Amino acid sequence: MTQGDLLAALRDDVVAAAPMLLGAILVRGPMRCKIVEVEAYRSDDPACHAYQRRTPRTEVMYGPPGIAYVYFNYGVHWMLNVVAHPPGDAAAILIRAAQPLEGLESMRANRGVFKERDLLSGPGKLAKAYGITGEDTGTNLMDISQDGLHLLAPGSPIANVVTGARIGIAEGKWHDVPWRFVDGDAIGWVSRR
DNA sequence: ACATCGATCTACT
DNA sequence: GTAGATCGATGTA
Repeated sequence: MTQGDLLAALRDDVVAAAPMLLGAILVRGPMRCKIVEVEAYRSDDPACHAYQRRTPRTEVMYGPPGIAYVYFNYGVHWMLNVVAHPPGDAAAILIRAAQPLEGLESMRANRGVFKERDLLSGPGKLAKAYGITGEDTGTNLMDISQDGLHLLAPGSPIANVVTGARIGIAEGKWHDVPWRFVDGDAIGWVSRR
């Protein structure tokens, strides 16, 4: 899969593109990790921040695909999302967990914890390990020519994709939508089992 | 202006 | 397994 393939998928359909992010490499400075857990959010779904309202916070979600949308939650945590769908149609993919590959010492320094399994096993943890904040909103994650935060498309799709209900969504119709995608061969690195 | 609510994490039992 | 922390964005007035 090329960068172009992944970008095209992001523009086309957020639910189809989300599992294609599994196995992608998130790069920043010396740090590299393999994405193992993601969730899709679409504008017709109440759990989506861009549901029925366009606000300053979510403005970037209405732009082109492949751009970073970072928001602050619970007064404590930053969350990294990849914008999907064409301009005017808001959608995003939350990066929830990843397996550390390189630059573990930088991640440990940023996180203040040592255990490898605890470095990136949750959306807030991942953002903290990578030093991701609201200032990273707007970064073009698919542009590998820029030196900062970016994504490398996986060589080939993940063989064993496990789907399920998204985490932290209230019970109801939209809770049951299977828009959480996990790399079934990397279960040990996800946020919850 | 002010009250409410989280796409969570950590520490502690 | 679960309570508590913590604060920006949003909704209502």
